Amino acid sequence: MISQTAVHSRRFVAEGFTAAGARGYHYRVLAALEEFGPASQAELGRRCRMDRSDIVAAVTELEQKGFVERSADPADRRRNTVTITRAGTQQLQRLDRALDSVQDELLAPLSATERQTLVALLGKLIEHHGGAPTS
Amino acid sequence: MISQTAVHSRRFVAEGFTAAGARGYHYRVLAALEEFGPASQAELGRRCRMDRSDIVAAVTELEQKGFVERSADPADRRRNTVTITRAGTQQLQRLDRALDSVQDELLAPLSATERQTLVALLGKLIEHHGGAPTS
DNA sequence: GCAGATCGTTGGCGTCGCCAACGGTTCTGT
DNA sequence: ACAGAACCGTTGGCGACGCCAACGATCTGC
Repeated sequence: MISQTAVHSRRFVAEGFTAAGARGYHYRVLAALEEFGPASQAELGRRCRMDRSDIVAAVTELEQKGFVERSADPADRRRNTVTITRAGTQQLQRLDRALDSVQDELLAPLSATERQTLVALLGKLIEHHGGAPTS
Repeated sequence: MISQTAVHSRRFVAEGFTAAGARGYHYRVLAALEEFGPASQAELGRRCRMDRSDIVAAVTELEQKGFVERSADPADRRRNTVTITRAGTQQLQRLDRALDSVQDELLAPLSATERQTLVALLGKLIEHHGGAPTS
């Protein structure tokens, strides 16, 4: 059952994140900013498949930690342009490293080719169900 | 990323459950009761990998719906013996059917052999990380 | 008999995902 | 030009899930 592995995966990932003082939402926002550049909050919501209200909370927290900057968009006064800072990039790298080690731990019992197969299969599932290509 | 598929899986499963008027906790408890027979709540918690406090809530709800019965254990007055009822077994069958169709939908893009491979790989992961063999 | 473990229960915390409503802004059709 | 639709950020709320702390009652080992 996929749900079963999901549980373990979740647990491991959560561990890695909390160890780095962050949450899944933070990582997603930072990763989206790094990959696609500055964006409005609504745009971030679409990229991260997150609700607008959750984006507000995440961006606020990231802003308080200095990982992100909010600035009014002069071209459209409805929007806030969110930009990742230098510190934000560094934090993202930390989280990426944490995720890597977590992934190693999770996939420990699998050989390299098995991992490849698994990733391919899961990729197929995600793509078929309209998944966004996030890391 | 496993987390990605986890999200979709979760969503699908949740859909199927709420459509049947149940939650994941309910299913797990019913399945454990059907598979291993009546048990105390603490025992259920171990089987389902759930917290005792969550077992309390789940059993209470299942009891209100008539899917389960609480009875004092005469041999140990601390324990409540939880027993699945006829209606509970039927409900479990409904949930199983719902899960099956959900799984079909989720695994739609995969061939039969691919599904087999995926299940095998995930099984390896679960087993390695001390997973309990649930369904 | 007494200390420690176990059981059910209550209450709380945090993450994740979602929805409704608002006031402000921009875009659209006419 | 102007009304209505659509969009944006924000606030507040809800439910599912996972976990922890504490309590009183009960059972166990020594």
